[in-house]
Amino acid sequence: MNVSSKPERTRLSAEDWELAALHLIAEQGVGALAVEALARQLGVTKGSFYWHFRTREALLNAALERWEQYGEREVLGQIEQIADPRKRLPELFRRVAHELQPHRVYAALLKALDHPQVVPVMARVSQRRMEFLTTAYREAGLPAQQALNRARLTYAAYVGFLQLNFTLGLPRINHEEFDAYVEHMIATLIPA
Amino acid sequence: MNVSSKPERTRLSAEDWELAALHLIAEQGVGALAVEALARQLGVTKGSFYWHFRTREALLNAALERWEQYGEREVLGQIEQIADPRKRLPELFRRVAHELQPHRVYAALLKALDHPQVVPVMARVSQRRMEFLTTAYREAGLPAQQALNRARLTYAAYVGFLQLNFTLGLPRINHEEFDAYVEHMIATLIPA
DNA sequence: GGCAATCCATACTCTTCCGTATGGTTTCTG
DNA sequence: CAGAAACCATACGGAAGAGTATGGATTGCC
Repeated sequence: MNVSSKPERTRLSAEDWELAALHLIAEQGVGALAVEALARQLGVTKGSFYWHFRTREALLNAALERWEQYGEREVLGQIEQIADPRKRLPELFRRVAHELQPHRVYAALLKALDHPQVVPVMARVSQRRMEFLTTAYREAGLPAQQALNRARLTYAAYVGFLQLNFTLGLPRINHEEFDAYVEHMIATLIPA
Repeated sequence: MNVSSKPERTRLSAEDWELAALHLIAEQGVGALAVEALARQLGVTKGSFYWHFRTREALLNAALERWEQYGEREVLGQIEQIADPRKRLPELFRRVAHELQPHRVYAALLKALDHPQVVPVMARVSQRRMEFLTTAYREAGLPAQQALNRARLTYAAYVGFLQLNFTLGLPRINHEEFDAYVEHMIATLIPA
């Protein structure tokens, strides 16, 4: 039995630290990102950390950049391959709704918008996603101005939902009820 | 010239500390709530604080309770006096949109959902507001299930908007554009 | 196998912040 | 006006966490 459940790599790389940092952020938020805590969790001491990174901020920045670039090809990459623009938005909604796992980091970062390091990252990511939504709404038939506002509304609903049902544990909505909610969203937000 | 701009009250009460705490939370978040910092800001030292409160947690709890009860009579109290149920929702949207000042504490608390003390408060407040929205939608003509989902969607959009345009500084939407967005929300979310 | 680069442990320092102890000062009250 | 209660300052102790210094261990490479 080992302390952590990791398969006991004898030596660590910078990537290992970054991934562990993202994992910890998803679980306990950016505020909980302490180097000694991370080191314990990885089965080493601070001595290791300060070889790979110059400071704690450096680790956070590296982890954020890694997360940003991963999300770029993964989250948006898939969806862009749905040919029919009319099918694209409902499909997007349903997919996002049913894999809330990758959104944990995003939810954690939403709560860390006071840390100056995360603001630019979140600004870029949110901006790109909103632009994606905007063009999707235009392709679905909305005029430019309406498409933009609908994208704002949609993305705000997404962000708010993360906060309310993910972080906060609001009246724990169950599975069927949740599906009904998603379909209600689709019916309300996507033009027929 | 004084250190802070406060009118130099010679002695302080518990209420003074609670109000100062809320102010600080609105400005810099819950994490910045430190007793020595607050004391400096009030022109006294820790000695004063620990006469009024047993601990830092006690201050936070007191401040949260004060905020919760204030919001209860202020935010919801006014709106309930709008007679026509059909006019009520659009009016609510427009009012909320144009006094974002009282929402700063709420936005700050959204980012503090990892602190166990704020979770129950936010759960209660959000729950009450959602119930209010749900009955408003029913009075506007929606059947029960749809009213509930529409309330969820609306409130999520509200919360998300706070995060995106308040905390994060997303493409600084200007005044006219913002009004157009609010009207778009009304047209999209409120049944004709 | 031995040398150099890489990786890590140990043992510090420094800062920040919570909380306590204790005595002083102001204000209220009889 | 005197004593008590309310309020505050100063000076500690202690925990937590960032960063540094330095030497030991491990690995790749010739």
